Amino acid sequence: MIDPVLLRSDPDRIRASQIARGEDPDVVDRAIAADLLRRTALGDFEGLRAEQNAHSRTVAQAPKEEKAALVAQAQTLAARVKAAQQAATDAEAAFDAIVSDIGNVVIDGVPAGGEDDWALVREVGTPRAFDFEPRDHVELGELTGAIDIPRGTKVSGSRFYFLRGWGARLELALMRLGLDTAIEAGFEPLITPTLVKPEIMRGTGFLGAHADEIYYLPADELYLTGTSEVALAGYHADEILDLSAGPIRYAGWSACYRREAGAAGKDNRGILRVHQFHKLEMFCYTAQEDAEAEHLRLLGLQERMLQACELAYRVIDVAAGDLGSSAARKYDVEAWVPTQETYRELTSTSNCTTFQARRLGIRSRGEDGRTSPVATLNGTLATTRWIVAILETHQRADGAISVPAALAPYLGTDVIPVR
RNA sequence: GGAGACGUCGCAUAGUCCGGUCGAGUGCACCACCCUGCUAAGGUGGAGUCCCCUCCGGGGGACCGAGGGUUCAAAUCCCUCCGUCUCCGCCA
Repeated sequence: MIDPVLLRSDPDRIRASQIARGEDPDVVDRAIAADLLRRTALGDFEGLRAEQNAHSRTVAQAPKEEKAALVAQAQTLAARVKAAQQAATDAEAAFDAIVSDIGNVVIDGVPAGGEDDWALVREVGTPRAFDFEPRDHVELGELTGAIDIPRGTKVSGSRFYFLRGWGARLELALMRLGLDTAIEAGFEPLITPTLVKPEIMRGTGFLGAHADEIYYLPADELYLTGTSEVALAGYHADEILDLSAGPIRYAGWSACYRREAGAAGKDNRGILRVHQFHKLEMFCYTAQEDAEAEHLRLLGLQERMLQACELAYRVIDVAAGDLGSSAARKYDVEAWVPTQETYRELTSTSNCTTFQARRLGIRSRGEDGRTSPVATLNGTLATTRWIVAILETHQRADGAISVPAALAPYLGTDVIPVR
């Protein structure tokens, strides 16, 4: 949720943000009108309620013989209060509905436009040149016995897979490398629930336009999370945090579930786009003024991981229209995937400023003793998808895989052999 | 799965049977000041969260697990849900 005060103090900023996102700027005017209506209705109700409370005290103290008359008066007043309360509740709901349509206010400098309008921040490393025809990760996964897609499909359907042998160990090695990187950087490990309640899912902003991406278990009214970000954001819901010692940082480790409903026919081959995978996710709660510095810090940790895996990559500043409703800025780190001859997203880091925290009721106390919403940030440190780039980048002519030096101790081998 | 008890202001509790004087008492912890040469003890006062209005002095509203209902009036009565605990049963 955006800051409702901003509607009155600086509506132009919200309009500009909406335009950058390619969304309707007029929603701002509708929100302002609804806000006015809401406050008027609230004022009416509260005035009447004050009257009723005062009258109620009179009734309570009145001698018996006067009570009947006073109660009769109170009855008509009660009816008016009830009507006014209903009007206020309705106006509040109308306001909420409109405001919840407004995406987070984009940070200055974020490129305007849609999916293809990202800005390049930097390219690091050189895509590997091959003196043989490189195999794709599906083929390499078969040769090494690391990935078993046919059986994944047999057991669970399309976009499912088994990681097996060195494949399973590679995923764990990646996660362990990521975890140690995170711990060293001051993150506390957290293994999170992957089923969450509707209010938590809604609070993180995932039940908006892309709600059809999420698995839902109606029998239990629970959602399967597509990222541990959901549980990590919900972890401190309705709490007042002490950030006096600096940001609170977690590294969440969980399975992630995605329906990929909008991706029919896209990335069908291999494990690039799957319904279930594992992810190590960084999540930070910071004071509002520290958020942008923290964001760059998360990006730096992600790049360190890519470098440790000896992958060529680029960093992009994702355009406003491709941010999702909660993010005010998002950087993707994309690794070169040789057989696709392009960069593919391996990590993503978002600064959600106070947008999530407002919905989830997460605040901190400032030096003046007042509470204000915190900023939340998240960023990937490792996922199953990295296996794609690692296998393809470090393959040998025979199909074996040279293991990057940083990963080898975790994996327990320098080479993943052909089976 | 069955039976029962409970959920109150940071923590612990009173209030609920018999609705109004209860947004709510007490203890501990907390903050400020006073006092005691230090410490301990004592005294006085303060303190929650959210929202609305403001001539920025303040005024008003909401919140007793959540949501409904009854009533002029609900922490208190009724219903639903959630959670915790105890006992029994069943299963990993």
